[in-house]
Amino acid sequence: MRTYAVAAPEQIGSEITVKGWVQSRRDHGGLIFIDLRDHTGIVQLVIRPDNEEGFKIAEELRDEFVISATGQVAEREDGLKNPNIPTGGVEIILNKLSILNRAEPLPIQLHGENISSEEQRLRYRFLDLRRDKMQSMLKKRAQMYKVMRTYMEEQEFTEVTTPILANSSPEGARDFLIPSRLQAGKFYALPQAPQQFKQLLMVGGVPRYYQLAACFRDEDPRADRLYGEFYQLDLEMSFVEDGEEVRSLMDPLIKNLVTDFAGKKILSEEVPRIPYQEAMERFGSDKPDLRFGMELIDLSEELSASEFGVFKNPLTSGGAVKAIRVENGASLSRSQIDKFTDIAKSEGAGGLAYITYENGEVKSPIAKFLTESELAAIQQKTGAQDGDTVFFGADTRAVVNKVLGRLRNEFATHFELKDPNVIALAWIVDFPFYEYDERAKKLDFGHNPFSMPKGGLESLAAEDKQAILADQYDMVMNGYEICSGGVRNHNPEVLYEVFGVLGYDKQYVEDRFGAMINAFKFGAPPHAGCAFGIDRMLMELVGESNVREVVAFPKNGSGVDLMMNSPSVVDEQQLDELSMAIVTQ
RNA sequence: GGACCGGUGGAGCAGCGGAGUGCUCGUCUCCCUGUCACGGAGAAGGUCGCGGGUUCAAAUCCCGUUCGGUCCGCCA
Repeated sequence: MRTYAVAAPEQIGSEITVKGWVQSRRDHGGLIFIDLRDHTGIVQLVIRPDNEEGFKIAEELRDEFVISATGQVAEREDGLKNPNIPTGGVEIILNKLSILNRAEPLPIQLHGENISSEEQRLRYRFLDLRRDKMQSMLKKRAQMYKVMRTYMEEQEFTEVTTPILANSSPEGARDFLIPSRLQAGKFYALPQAPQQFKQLLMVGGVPRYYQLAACFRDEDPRADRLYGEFYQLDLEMSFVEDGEEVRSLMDPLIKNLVTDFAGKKILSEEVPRIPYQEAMERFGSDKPDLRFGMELIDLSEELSASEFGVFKNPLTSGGAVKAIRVENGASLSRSQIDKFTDIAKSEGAGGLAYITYENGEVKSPIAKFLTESELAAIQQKTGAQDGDTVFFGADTRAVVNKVLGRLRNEFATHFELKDPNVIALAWIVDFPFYEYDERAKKLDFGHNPFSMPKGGLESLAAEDKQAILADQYDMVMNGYEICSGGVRNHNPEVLYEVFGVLGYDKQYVEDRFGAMINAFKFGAPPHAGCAFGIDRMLMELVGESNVREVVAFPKNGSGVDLMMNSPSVVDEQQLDELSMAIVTQ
């Protein structure tokens, strides 16, 4: 019978068999120690020369050989115990040792400090996964699935699996296309999300649906965004007309994941609801990190009469001047401020004006352009103290918010205000239904055209289309968007009008969303839902800064699986069957 | 599609115009009966990503290219 490493101390005096990998071998000439590792831990094996056959085998062992070892569990003598490992009080004196499989010298180092590059680790992921950290990540992920499933079942949600071979959707991200063999010339698409299916489930009479759903998007990745495929906790509830019902139902699960599952401190038990507009004004972002303050302060009124061109020009053309107070900002060096200036410029600012308060003096390149009363108003409204620096943004309101929002994050990182043991949650609500697309110079959907405009059909008649709100909400965790949802538009009439505002006719809507519109004609209940990004949430909960660290087999930044060498070329014959040919440019 | 950073024995890093490319880990041979990142003696292993240029001289500077990473665009 096989025994696990972790169980060895309980087996003192008896003969046991352990199987696993050689973590290290220490050959003393007349005595060999082997650290054997299995999924439960490490245990020390001892083999002496009087066991001639076993000793010979032990001399052959190398790192990561797979072995089976049988012997007596013995308590170590005082002074020989190793307090650094759980089984350090015992060792197994071997009677029998056999090699189950050999291992070549490793292409990556599994233990110790020299962790290989991510490229090597992905190429040899099957080795990388043997590391403790990766093992516990896999377990953690499985645990998280269990917590989520348990909660959803308790709340009487039914898990339904929706198709992976789905349809291309014209809105949103780039699709992965699958050529059809039986329907030559036509394509399936992998679902970007089960959005339409879950809404059809509502029409199908499922009161509450959920799924740990695979989603596919062919968009360029980031550190917090996987290439190709990712998982969502996807859910939808029928007979819900107010998004608050969804939000308050999901709060306990997410809070539980933060505290019980991840063992972190939650910033506030009450998860704040922040309207989009307010989030943009206070934090310069629709996904604010609430672990720190440094809110944006509007000085447009105080500086409305300023003759300083940098402030005057935006203010006279409808823009804004806002500021951010950085405590202890006086400690920033000139070159550090230059770095922040570059960041501000990269977000569209012309420069970065600032005032530093130090030793009772005002030190600033711009102070000479401001009046006494303006300076006083700035200090008064920002609450700046000695040692602080106030940074300014002056431009259109949108640019100011974007620039200062980015800087707020950068300052928090610089001054180490992002406590890794704290998780701050928030719901951002009331997204604008339509937004003006500066580049296309036209009105477009802000988020999702299938959510319900707040106020229904009448609201769409509003003069100012940009003031129309969507019943749509995102959950934010420490500055990451981890959930997006909304009350859906289940009314064909309203749906036509939502597109009509942008100049699309009935035919356009029916051509693209015919299946859903058709279903909605036959008694669709009002419904609402949302979807949580599992990978990103797990990343933040375990304190990783790269989402690939919480996935077993991720693709790299170029969409390549370095281990499996996918994507790859296919046979001519396979292409023929699909009525396809590769045309090289 | 764009910007920036990186590629040096099997792995991780140093060297950044001039002597023999150096260190740690690993590998191989030998020694060692209480180690636990064992120790000791020795050895092998490098087109310095690739191509071109500048120079008396290039791992080092320049240009191009490729691969990897971060960010912007993109991600309803």
